[in-house]
Amino acid sequence: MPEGHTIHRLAEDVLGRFGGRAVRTASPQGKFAGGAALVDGRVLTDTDAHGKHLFLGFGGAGWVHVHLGLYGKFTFGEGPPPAPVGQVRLRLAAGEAPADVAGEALPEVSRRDGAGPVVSAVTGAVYADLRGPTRCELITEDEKQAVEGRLGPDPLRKDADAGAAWSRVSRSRTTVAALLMDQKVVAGVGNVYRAEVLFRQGIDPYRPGSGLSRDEWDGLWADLVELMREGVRNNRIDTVRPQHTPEAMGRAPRVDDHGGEVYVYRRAGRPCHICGGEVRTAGLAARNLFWCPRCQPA
DNA sequence: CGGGTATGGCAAA
DNA sequence: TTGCCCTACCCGC
Repeated sequence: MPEGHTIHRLAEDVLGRFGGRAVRTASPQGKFAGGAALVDGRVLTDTDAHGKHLFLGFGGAGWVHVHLGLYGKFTFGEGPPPAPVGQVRLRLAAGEAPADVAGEALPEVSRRDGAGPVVSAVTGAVYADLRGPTRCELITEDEKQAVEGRLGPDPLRKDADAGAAWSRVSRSRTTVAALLMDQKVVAGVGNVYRAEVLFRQGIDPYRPGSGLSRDEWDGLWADLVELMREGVRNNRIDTVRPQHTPEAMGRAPRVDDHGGEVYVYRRAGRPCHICGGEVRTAGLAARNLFWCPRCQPA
């Protein structure tokens, strides 16, 4: 589910399936019917991801801006699309262009370097359904830039300026736990990566940003880059080091709907994989924070 | 089947 | 800070 790694993976997967092709778009329940009609039959020329924001580019027609929020989800299918199940906000389906845009020259498909599967390999009918997003809207290039302008650097983007994040963190008395979740400071980190990166770096979540050393911040950032890249690759969040996997430790694997192996997230009251102490939880800004006091001393 | 919870974010108070 | 958005899944009954 949706932290930044999910969004970057979706940008790759949607481009891989639909990039360079005329895409039929629909919003069966009408919640995005206007926007869907405006891009229907156009070629998906590009996708982009910044933090938790996904952008689907339709050449000059603009970008479909998607934010999954807490519940939003894309599901992909092969073959002719079936009747939509439930509230489908946006359906993408490969198919023929409608008559009014069929004669237009196809725009060139731009690709981010090295990202995603090969477009031309896609031959069969495919579709994707989007349910439950907090945001799904058709926007202009300027509006896209405005959205991105409000976001901090994204550890998954090559153009990320980690120094910009540090300049905000180092001047703030807010806790590092809150700063990591602030999308204006760092874009793409959610509750799982926050808890896990602070644990891995041995940093007390309640320390103020201004109390961190540059080395500590650089360590956090580098770890986020590594963890989140792995997240894109696996399409899930795994954060335990090789020596702490269930196999290495002879412990039962984590069993829940998240799948990935983690140190502290949603492990309140259970023993820390490293020190054996009790993992703690507390509310912080309407979210649950998890940490190990012994491994993350004040 | 109902209640609780969730990897998010916004507006209102 | 709270409520709301709105979907899926888990658990207990």
